[in-house]
Amino acid sequence: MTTKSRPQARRSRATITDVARQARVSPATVSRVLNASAPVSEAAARAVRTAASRLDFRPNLLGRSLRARRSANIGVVLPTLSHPVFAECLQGLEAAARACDLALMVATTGYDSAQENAAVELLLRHRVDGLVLTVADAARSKVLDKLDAERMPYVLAYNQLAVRRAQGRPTVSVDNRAAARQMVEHLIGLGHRRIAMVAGSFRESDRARLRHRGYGDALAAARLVPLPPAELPFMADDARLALQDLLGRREPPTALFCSSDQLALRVMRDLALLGHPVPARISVAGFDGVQLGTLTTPSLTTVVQPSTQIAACALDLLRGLLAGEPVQAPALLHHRLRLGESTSAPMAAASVHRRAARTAGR
Amino acid sequence: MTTKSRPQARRSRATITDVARQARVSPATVSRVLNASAPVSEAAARAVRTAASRLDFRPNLLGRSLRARRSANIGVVLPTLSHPVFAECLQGLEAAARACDLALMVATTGYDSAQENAAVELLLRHRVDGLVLTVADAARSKVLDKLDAERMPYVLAYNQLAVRRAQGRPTVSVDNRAAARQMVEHLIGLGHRRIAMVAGSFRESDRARLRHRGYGDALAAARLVPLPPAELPFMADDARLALQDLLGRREPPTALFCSSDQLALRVMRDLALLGHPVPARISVAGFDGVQLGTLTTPSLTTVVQPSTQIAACALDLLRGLLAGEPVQAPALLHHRLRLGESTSAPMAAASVHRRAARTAGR
DNA sequence: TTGAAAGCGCTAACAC
DNA sequence: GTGTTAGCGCTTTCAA
Repeated sequence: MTTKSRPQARRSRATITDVARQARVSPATVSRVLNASAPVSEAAARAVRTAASRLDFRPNLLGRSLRARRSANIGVVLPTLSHPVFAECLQGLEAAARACDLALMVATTGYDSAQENAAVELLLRHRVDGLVLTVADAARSKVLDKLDAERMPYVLAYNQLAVRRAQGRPTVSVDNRAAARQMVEHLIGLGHRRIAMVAGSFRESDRARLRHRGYGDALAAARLVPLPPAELPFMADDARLALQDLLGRREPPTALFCSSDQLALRVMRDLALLGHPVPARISVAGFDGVQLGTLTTPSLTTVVQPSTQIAACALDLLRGLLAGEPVQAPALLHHRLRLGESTSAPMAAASVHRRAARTAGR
Repeated sequence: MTTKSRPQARRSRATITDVARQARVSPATVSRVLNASAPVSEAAARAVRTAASRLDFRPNLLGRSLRARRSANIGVVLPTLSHPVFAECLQGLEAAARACDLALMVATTGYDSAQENAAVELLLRHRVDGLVLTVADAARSKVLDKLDAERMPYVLAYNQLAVRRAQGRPTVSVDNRAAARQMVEHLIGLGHRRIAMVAGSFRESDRARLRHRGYGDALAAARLVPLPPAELPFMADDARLALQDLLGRREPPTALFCSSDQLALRVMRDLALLGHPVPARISVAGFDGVQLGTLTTPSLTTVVQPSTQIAACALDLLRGLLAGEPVQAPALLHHRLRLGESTSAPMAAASVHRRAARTAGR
């Protein structure tokens, strides 16, 4: 049937030229059909499509990208995937990206700015069209300065910049400060007066700092005194030392507000190990709203960030930038509190103390 | 200083030709220096390097990939990132990949074979050099057949194939059957006689089936009768119906072996909601060893899979394949049991029943 | 509506 | 050691 089909020696993949030959049109026409980039006669289009499917044609996106100067490939830079909130975000990005035929190239940085740089550099070499990233500290990020200088489109997820500093940097986040304030106000509403904050290194995360501000706002509004925060290094698995320090004080806190759910869950575990029941002896609240907070006992009281929505919105904004739309104002998405069993009124503490004392004499 | 530097109109990125011109050598020599692909005189090398750094040269990997027919880009296909075991795996892959300057393109499939196909197709269009993937069911995966047919290198992670069916498919996993057996033997050793398995849809996961076999092995060896398993759909958030069914039987199980940690954690939560204390009334064991299992109260008894090592090993094998090495035999990595507080002897149930009865009369 | 031709940035074969 | 040449697969003028 086929006229003089070549020996098909090593069965290499068909190219656009092969399809063109088979369809008896020019490569240009094939390209036009496949990309719908220009009107083509119905006859030619049909011929191209049958030829393409007969040959199992798979466009080589490297060729296209090189020529067209766009790769249909988005870079994603996140601190870590061990933290479920970022894993959820990536999951959301992937779904949104694949819905519009974009590929995702991912890199993680461990909250380290040198690695942020290396990660971005790798992605840029691969000529991603744009980036979605969460950096440790957006306000003083060298990486963002570089991207700005090169006019490389990007959107920040989770990072939130002060309006003055936003400077045309598109961000998608919740209002960290307001959300933190609301959570701490909830604790105050429960009757807590001595509330301490537990955070990863503040240097590591601008979000932790904003949340600390919100914590301060809530206390100030209630004329309460902030306690010195406990800082836990990012990778430390054991929070017990920091907690013992916190709880050994003369007037120990009755509630802990943690800057992330992961931290909060670790704190809850280590409090249990130290013999401090949650929430009876001490209340614990988190921030993120990861699904796993609903699986623990007690379940975690937390601020829910809409991660999937943050991801979808970030990708949307980025696509806008790629299409040449102007930079949008920072997007603030709605958070909500999820009240779990890890928080209660502090009065419970007293009664538990009594109960514990009674039981101790068994 | 510079001689006749061009007007730098739109400040487009420097290419290898620019570097060559500036260094007064040929593009080929620049390439040789940058890739160390052939010996070059010290003088020329120096000239190239200074020119490259002066021009802020960033190699365009699209050009290289197109020409060299390798993209330094690995595709990763996973069922979901909401399940921490896969997020951890991806984290491990990313670290290993970046250590050797490989980029990672990720896609998730939601355990759906149509999506597996779409994901792989996208990655192949981008001309990834190879793939690391976890498929729902390796033995009857169309995607793997396709990859085989096209001689596209890949390594399976977590999937485990029967030796007969392995057919030169490289896999990295634990011995799921033996591990499950060991866990169930542990439960039996604690004194449990009625042990049920809880799994995601068996159709969805070959691993779940292997683990069920191991469960059967342990029971058979102890001359115990397997109970009908409970199957929970992948996305269902509420296990209560299935659990009520399980526990409403005449002789309800005293221990549940779950096919994944995520499932186990949900089961534990829902048991709590149903008023069945774990482990006092019923023991629960999981499979995966995700870090979050250590954060719950009670902490989760589980089989720990070495996810980071699985990732590193998978990437290693894949690099071997890319280098032309022959396919390795399936790699079985060591698992270990992590004994948490979610399992105990069944006798505890009786005493708790009594205690509960006493307390009920307060 | 279509084809011819040029070239995106890079590397590999070959000559010197 | 080094430069010249050709071309990876694709898109995009430009002319017909």
